[in-house]
Amino acid sequence: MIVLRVALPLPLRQHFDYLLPESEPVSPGCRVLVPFGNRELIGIVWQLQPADHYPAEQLKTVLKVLDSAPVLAADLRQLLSFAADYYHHPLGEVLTSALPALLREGKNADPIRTVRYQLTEAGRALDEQQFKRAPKRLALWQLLKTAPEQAQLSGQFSRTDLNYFLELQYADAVALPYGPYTPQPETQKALPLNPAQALAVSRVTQSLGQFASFLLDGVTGSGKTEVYLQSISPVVAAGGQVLVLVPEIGLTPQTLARFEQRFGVPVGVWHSNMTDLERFTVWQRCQTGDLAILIGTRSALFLPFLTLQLLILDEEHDASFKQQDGFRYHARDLAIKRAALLKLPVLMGSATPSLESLANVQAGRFFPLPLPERATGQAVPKVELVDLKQQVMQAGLAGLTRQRIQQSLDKGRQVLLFLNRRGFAPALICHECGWLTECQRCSAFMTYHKQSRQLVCHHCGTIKAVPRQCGGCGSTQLSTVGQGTEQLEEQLQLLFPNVTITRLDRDSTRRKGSLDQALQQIQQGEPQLIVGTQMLAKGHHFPNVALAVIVDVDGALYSSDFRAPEQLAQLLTQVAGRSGRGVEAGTVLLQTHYPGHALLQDVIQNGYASFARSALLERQYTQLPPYIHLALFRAESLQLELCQQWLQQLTQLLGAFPALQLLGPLACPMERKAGKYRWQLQLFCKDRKVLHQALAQAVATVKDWPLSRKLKWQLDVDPLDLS
DNA sequence: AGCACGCCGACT
DNA sequence: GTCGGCGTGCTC
Repeated sequence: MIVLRVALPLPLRQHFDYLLPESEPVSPGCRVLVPFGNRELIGIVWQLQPADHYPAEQLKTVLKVLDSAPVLAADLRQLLSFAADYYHHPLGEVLTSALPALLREGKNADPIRTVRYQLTEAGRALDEQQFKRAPKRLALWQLLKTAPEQAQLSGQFSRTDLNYFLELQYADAVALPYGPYTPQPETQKALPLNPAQALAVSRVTQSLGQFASFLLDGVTGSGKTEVYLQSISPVVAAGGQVLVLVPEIGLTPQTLARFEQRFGVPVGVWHSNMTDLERFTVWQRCQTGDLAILIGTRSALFLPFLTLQLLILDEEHDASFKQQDGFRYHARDLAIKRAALLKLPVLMGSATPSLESLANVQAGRFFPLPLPERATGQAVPKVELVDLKQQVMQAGLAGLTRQRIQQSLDKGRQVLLFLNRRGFAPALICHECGWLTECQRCSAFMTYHKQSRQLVCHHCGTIKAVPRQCGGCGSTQLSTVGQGTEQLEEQLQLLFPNVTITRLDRDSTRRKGSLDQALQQIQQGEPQLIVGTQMLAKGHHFPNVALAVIVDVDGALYSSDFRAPEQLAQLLTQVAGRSGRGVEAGTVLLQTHYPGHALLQDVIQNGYASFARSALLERQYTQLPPYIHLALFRAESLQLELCQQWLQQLTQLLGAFPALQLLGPLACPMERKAGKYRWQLQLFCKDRKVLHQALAQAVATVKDWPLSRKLKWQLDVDPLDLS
């Protein structure tokens, strides 16, 4: 009998050992079904014959070996094991987060035979004339003729068209196993590169086959995408695989189409809206080498690849690369680790690099690849401040702003209005007594949504009917406070009655396909106003936008979060990049009550790079990340005292590490969320090793405290926001 | 996490 | 008299 150490999908920081009959071969990374208490679990074989295992006579026996080959190959196991240590998260949960749901549930992982289609003799003998009035059939026929390996039933053509060929025996269904894709000659000409782009491409491609980290630092329109494409080119020409990580809302159908058209090799996507079966199929196509390029969000980092040779991370500064619950990993940092383990280059790009990455450049860990110019040679957008003090406001806009909007519309251009607050108004207030619509379960106000006639808490999801009377004094004089996108849209329509207004936020794009529809309408270029939140600032190309307005920058100017200035500077620069991509230079208007604010002045006059330099110096003086390492423990409970008591005990425990600076226990910026109190303890340390020793010991101790079961606690290593 | 065991309060 | 509340312990 062999002893196996098995990682189980449990939030427990311990391993479990099992017996395996010698007759059943198994290797690390395979799934096994094991008895656990009075239930059965699917676990991952982590180690054969561990040196110190549980008393042999108390070991149970594996019920079933589910795989003949590992579902987690050695390179991924190494990455995940590193991640579990670094983020101090239970290994079993880390491993399961890297497997598609169907494999977690025990589905057979053997490469399924996939049905593809090919033309018969008769089918090949057809000619174009035949399809004169059937362009879709023609397209399918041509696809079957030239690239049958792409002709799977995807969105590209309909089942009916395919059936036409099958029924007349012009085509056969062939069962083929997935396997490495066939490299294709590039179908589109590469664009000519400017010297900076050319240097970037050659640096990256010369590093293929070895570990190197590159920071591609270029303003919007400087041609980052072309650098990505030309760096990918030699890899897919030689049959290698490329992983492209993008932020959550940066993955558009256009991105996918661009890659597919350029290389003519199989490109897959990976994001949170896919079904379990879609994900499983992509997982297999990656593993077997069937996909050449995979474009995906955060968790695509854990996909298995046969011959991964290049890793690209676009918009590396984007916060959506950090998982915000459960296993709180940062995909950028783990991407670098994966590249190091596999000895391949990682190319990170951004117009507004994170201060972390810039510090890594300073320290010589990242190689900088600056792209100084706009590749198209067009002018850099002009950024102007609009002083709101003593202005007559309409629709939340100053006179000058309204005037500029009208001018742009008159010229037949589009105007983008950015307001990072959805709903009609962030609260309702009683005119008589000042009572506000507070959420009963959160330390937050409930947002008034006019269209749906609801009060919605954006933090816990509580929905209430809009009250007719004040909850304090019974007055019916309720009015709105502040402005959200819904209100901005309504008021703009009054100011500009004949203009189309498109609103892009979570509410207006909730229905499937409505986002694409709105984007398409914008692409057509008709003059219009585009109102939106976050999603406006990221990734989309709006060729006819000449003016962008940031309706309210003041909220971010005096935030207590030390990262707020960085995020604001990134937002300003990103929004600026959305305007004036066409023929003429665009303009960005920032509405503020503090036009003299140093941060605004610096970003506007000297650009993001200059801001970043001074922000880094400030972080150095004030001893904040990236010059010091940060971790935080958070405690959540219905009872405030439990949170405080638990964190107090933790503070005492961590007192044994004099190199740590502790801040807290203190209330989280949002002290109550969904009915629970939330408190935290922040840990700062110059020496990452010491910090991790302390974290490891704290976690090991805390897990046995009786108090720990009475509340929810979590550890966030390298937290991005302290909320 | 999930599940069993166990010991106290209000009900068919 | 039971049903079920959730505190506590355990899972190789």
